Amino acid sequence: MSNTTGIKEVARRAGVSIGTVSNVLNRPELVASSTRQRVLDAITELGYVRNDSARQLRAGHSRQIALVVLDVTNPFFTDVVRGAEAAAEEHGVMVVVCNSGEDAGREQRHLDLLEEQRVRGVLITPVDESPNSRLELLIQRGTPVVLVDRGSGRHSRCSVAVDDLLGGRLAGEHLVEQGHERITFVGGPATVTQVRDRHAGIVEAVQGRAELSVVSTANLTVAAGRAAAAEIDDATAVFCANDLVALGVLQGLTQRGIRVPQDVAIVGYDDIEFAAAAAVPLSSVRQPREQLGRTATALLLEEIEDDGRHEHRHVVFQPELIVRESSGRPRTRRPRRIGR
Amino acid sequence: MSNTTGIKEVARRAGVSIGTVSNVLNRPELVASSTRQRVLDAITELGYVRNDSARQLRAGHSRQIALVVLDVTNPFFTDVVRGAEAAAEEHGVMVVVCNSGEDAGREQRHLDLLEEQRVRGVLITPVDESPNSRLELLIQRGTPVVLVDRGSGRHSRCSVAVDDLLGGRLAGEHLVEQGHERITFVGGPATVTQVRDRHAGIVEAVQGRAELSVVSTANLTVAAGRAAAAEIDDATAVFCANDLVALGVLQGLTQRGIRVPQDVAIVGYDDIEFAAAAAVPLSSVRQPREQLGRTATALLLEEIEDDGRHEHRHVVFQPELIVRESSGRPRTRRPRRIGR
DNA sequence: GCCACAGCATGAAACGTTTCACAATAGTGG
DNA sequence: CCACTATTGTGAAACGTTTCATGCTGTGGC
Repeated sequence: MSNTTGIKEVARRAGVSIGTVSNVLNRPELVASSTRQRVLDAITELGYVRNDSARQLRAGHSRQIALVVLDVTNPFFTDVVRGAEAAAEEHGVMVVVCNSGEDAGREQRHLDLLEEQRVRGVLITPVDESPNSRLELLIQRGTPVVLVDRGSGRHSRCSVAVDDLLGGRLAGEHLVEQGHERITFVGGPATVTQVRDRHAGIVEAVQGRAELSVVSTANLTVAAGRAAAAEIDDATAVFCANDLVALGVLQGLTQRGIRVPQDVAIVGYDDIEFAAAAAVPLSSVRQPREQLGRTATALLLEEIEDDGRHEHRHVVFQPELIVRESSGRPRTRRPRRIGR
Repeated sequence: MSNTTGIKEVARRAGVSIGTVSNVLNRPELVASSTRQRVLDAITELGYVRNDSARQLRAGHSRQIALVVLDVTNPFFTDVVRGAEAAAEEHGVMVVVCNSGEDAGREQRHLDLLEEQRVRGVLITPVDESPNSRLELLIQRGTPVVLVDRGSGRHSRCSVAVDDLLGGRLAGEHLVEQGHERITFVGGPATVTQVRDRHAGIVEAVQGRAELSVVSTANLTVAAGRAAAAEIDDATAVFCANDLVALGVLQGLTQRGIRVPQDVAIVGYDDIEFAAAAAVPLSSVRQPREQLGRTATALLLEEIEDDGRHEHRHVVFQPELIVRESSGRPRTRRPRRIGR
């Protein structure tokens, strides 16, 4: 809190005016090099640090963009964060990450604060997608917003998403091809579009070629999956709305002594890193996670650029099914003692 | 960007002075309730949003604290984030999360920005712990800093850490008790104190009662663990510096046809959620991850409070060994067909 | 010797708050 | 009716920048 040195001190020390110091900082080419050097010296000697509040106040807006994620704890989102950071960095913009934790109240508070801070723009996966008045207000008042992983028919904003219907279909077709006739879909709540779409996708793919049942979960976490595993019954394959859920199901089934994939196949969704790293590597519908973050950021920066007129765009990525052991032909194991 | 309404507009609309509006906002009890209501109405009608830059400029500092993590992608850190957020929320403070991604340059840039923003305080797990001049400067200029998961002998700051020596010892004793005689430690780089301490801990515990070898990794990721698995040789147990590495090793070994725990036992470190969720649930040395974040935040807020005089404290938590299948007695499996 | 002009530097206004000393009004007790 | 206090409201200063119109110098062309 001792930071008491402003541009004014620097100016005095260098024997120049305030305006000159500002010029050294912002348009150094306008300042004679000797003067510039004197100012620069003064700056380091005094340990001067620019005051961003004052800058922003003058500028009318900050130089950051925000990314509001549903759950920092979900590796899917942390990968999105990485993508967004990478893209932002290329433009010299900083990303501040906010975690709503699937709590509408927290989301609201974050948005309040972000608006007070006059962030340049917001990337967000909203907690609920029903007419979200807070978010709507933000947009209406002029803050660029890009929806992440939420297809939006609305034309009032850009969005980046993955075709979840197709994803579900891919999983369904794969399982049917593998000869499964009794499949269970695990996920919830159904209020989440992703869950609905992925389910719809598999329904469409299966089309009478297999029986499809549903085990509904309260959220998309490992714990929920573990709990759901107890209810899985009379199925030879499970399609989970999420890799976290899939990992939970895998664990739950294993604990029941049910072998994966010999007894039951599992297909997850997202293809988070831990899917491949599971001891029974998980088949999963891959979403281009980093790409999602990158593109969303690019769209946002574009909108910020186009200040006035801007054509909102909706980018939809195609998911890709990654088949691994959990749903592939059981591979031959050659157990052997470690060491040669 | 259309946000053109300031306190001034509100004042005009409500027919009061600027000062009164400010009072309504900050000390409503000083304003007669009728006036207050009029102002409040004007605020909602105009969609007025406070300008935080101006506020901060006046106040001299922001109202946020920052948490700079090494790797948002590591579930260990996301849990720390959650803890910090919870503690901060209780105090009405917002946490902004910054990701250094183990890149000193990015860390530096984040700190620069944070200082320009006059953050109230910083929680950080620094990339390198050598005399970090940037961080030192920050502290010296008066920003409270708490080191997270980095024991610091220094008395110039608070710190929160876990006793890694003990953690390593716990793992070592457990493995020796289980009768293992050839143990491999997997982790790196050795420049990271955590890695060194955990290794030192197991060395101490094993003390001639078993052979100890080391497979060194470039970093602490799943990929690194997977690669390391190829080099594990002639061991009956593996102790990994990290759960991510442990998961990688687990996967690598399984792919080589080596069974866990029958052929080789594995113990990880951190006890991230995915450790328990692995199909062979991972034994792991548990760190109180959320607690770490909570306590660090509490310490920071305390220091901010104590503005002038403040006694720096160093909190050290005790880790706890969680034994699961990966290193327990192989449990009996009862394979059976799903469905009854 | 004068003018025009480039190259630098200056000073003041403005950004939107908060704060604080003070003014205005009304109520109270003597 | 006065002196006081309590209760509300006011206006201006200050926070640290950026920006812009303006001022000052010295140089080269005529």
